Amino acid sequence: MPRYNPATIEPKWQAYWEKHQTFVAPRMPSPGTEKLYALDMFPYPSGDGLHVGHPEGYTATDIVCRAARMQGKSVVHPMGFDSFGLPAEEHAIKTGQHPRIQTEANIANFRRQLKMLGFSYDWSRELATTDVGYFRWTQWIFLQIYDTWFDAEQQRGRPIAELPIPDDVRAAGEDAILAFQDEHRLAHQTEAPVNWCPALGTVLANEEVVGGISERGGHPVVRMPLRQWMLRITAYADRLEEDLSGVDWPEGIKLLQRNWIGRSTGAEVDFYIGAETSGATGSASAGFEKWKSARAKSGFLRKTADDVLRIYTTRPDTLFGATYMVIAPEHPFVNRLTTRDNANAMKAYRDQAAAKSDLDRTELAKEKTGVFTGSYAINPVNGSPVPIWVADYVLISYGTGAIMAVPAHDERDFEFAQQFFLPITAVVDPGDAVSPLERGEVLAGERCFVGDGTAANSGKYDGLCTAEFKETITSDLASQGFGRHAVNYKLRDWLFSRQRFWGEPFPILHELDANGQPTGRVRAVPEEDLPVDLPHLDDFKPHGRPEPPLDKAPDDWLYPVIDGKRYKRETNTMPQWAGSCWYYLRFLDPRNDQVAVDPVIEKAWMPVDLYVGGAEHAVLHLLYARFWHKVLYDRGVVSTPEPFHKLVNQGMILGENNEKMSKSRGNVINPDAIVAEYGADSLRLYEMFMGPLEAAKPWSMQGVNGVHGFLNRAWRLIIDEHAETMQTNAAIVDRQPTVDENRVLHKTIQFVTEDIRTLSFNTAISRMMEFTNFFTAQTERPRAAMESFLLLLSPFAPHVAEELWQALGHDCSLAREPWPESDPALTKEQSIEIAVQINGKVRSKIIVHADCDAKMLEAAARTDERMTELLLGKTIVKAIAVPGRLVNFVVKG
RNA sequence: GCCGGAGUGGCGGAAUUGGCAGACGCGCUGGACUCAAAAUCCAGUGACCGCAAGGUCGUGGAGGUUCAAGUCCUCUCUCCGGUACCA
Repeated sequence: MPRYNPATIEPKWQAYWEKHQTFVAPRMPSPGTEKLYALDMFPYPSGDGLHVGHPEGYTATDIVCRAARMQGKSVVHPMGFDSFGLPAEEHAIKTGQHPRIQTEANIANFRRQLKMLGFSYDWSRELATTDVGYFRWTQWIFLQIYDTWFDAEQQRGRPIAELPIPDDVRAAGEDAILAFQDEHRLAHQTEAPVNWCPALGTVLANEEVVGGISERGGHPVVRMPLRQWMLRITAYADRLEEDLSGVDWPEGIKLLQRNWIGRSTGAEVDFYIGAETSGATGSASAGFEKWKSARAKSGFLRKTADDVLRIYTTRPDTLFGATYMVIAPEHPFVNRLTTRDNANAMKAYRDQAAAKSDLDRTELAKEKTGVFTGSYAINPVNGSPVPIWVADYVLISYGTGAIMAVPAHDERDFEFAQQFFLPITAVVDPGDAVSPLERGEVLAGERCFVGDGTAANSGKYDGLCTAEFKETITSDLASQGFGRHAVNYKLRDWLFSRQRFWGEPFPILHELDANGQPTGRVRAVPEEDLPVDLPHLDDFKPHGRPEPPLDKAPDDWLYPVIDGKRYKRETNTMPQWAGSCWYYLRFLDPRNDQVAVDPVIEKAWMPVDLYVGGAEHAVLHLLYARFWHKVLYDRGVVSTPEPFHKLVNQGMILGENNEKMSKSRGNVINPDAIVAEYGADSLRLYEMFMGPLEAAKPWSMQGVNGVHGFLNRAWRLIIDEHAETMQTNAAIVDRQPTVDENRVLHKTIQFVTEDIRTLSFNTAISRMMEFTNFFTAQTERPRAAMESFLLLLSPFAPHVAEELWQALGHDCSLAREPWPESDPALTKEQSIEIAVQINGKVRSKIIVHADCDAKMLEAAARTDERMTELLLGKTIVKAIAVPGRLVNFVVKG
């Protein structure tokens, strides 16, 4: 009995496609064709296998690709694996087995599942970030970044060899030059805190630390500085922000990225604190006068000096309202500014702050805390002394790590001032922006006002509006050498090293002296020596020191000798983000062992035309990848300033009860089980039918059953289920479609084509259901109409479409059949039904010719039997006739 | 708190961007087929009033603009996602 049986036809067609290499993409787009690069965010191959969320985006791009091939486009549609990651390393620590073994087993499982779903990937391009042949080029790109400095004037990255060396540096000798260059590289080293857990003998990621103790085992964790690699993504902040305007991304995601970059403009201002030895205010006023005249000559200093506290503010117009200052607990001036009586309290406070993670510092700190240093700074605009406090609501990592506090016009400062009874001086008059009562409170320092207004208590500036004041005072400060216009970003430089084994090794060598100590000189591994593979380890257990696990690599790996010099390899590894920053480029030329990607191929296929993935990567992955891409663009490796032209975020698939799917809730749907019961076509179709791609939507088993029923109906439309052998339904006839049949067919073609273009797959499927409903009711179904329908169905449910296509007598795949074209002449209705309203309420319907104009429409409505009845004795005030839509009579009486 | 997104039948969701609200699917009800069930097919299915013809209400809530509002404006409530003292 030839019933619809996905379990037999799906493997059959998957084997067919593989054997005939149906979906292998050309090396270059075929001449004269449009190119389409459709990309899925490649998965991390976890041990749990594919989640139902994965096939959602994957099916969407697959539909687009399959349709595009039939429309004659050159399509590249690859898949791979983002396979570095912590779980494999943890498994390795537990079992002693190399993480590669588990990683490859997981990849094999993912590959099986992906193939089971019938995606039209070009599997010959498959790659994994853990492939040595791949990360060789990840390392190569790192070296490009390492070899680049950012020319702020030209706003672009340039080779380090082109970095101008100032004369004083040049005079200081070669080491000074090298140090100067290293300081300017986009990849540079710094000391940054890590979460060191002595009990586990390893460094933990932020997610692994909860409330100061390790998530695993519950051991204490301390934050300690360690040498790390940073990537200067902040140098590209402006370009990363500006270039968002040119890409076709959801506005929400663009906004998310803009906020993440968080550009703000304001001023840096120096507050005089006196030379280190002179201490607090006593003799300071004399020093202040001296300093003022010195600054008048020198102007604002490029780098901050020891005799001033440099602050950043977005509100230089509130300078007269600064009643205290705050520096971060980690600020280098804390000790020198703390007077003896405050020393104990200060030490306790700093220790406490150091023990807190960034998270604790914000989330738990409902109440503001801080300690007075005992010292004062002098406000450059009026010479008055301002007390300096230390408080952890000021972050060392933003701006200068120091602020002037203006409690009258900043919520946080206001809160702090109330807590510690500090004076509050209003310097912005809100005017009528608030109620008169509130205005009085603001001016009395009893209420905080952060908006714009008019300057008050600000000397000669009184009366200026906020915007004017900002501008005026910033230039005044600049001319006196007290301040300058400044820009800041929330975006931080990218901490690029991890203390892990299972990641890309850095292609960096540290020079050693005769005693085996690092000289501080660093060199890149020569390009021809790439890749730097991971070394053999006997086991993966932590060695108990904060240094990365690679520190216990064998000497022949760890200590290479080049030109007679002994080096120690960099033992940090790259974070998981690294591999996903450029995989879209490698997919275009995955086996090239001469270059990362052939520039001719790159130019032909880039940018990615459609990039689909989860919104969880809306910020970091996309920002990091864009950053790398821009560096590669500046260095001439790629030809486009942006990698991803159109971006779509698929919505989350929730459990049946509208909650997140999770193991602990026990509501996880396994794609293997769905395929076993209903087949891959039903899974694909259901995930597309659930609702709009971008929306979050709950899973429904009955819904899966529903689309499965549709595929069954489509099957019976064409196949005689009751026959002994596979044969077409007797209703299939070889004749021209009638006008009605053609109208249904061509409307279906029109809507499905348009819906695929706009990624409205749910409505496309509805249209195909309407088609089957119509033809199921027909006892004659023209073969040509059925064939067109199968072509429309094939991107969504490719296996069953192929099988039915074959049943209709075709002996090869429909994957390259021309996409059906809708003929507008055939979609036209002869006559249409028009609603006739009285005062906006439908009172009758009339049948008119389809291209009846407004006048004729109104006339037809007036003469309608029911209308004449209803309009009797009423006055028509106005008649509105909209051709093709409705007629509305506005009546009185 | 701030920033996004969304609220439409019993459920998932459609609605030429201002023009007949509820396409399509699920579920439900009735019928056909069957000894029976499943499957399948046919019909119905927003609520309320009515024997019916027909009418009234109806897109989270309250106002407004308009001949006409799910769609535009103002206020407001709820849910989801992101973010967290960025000076």
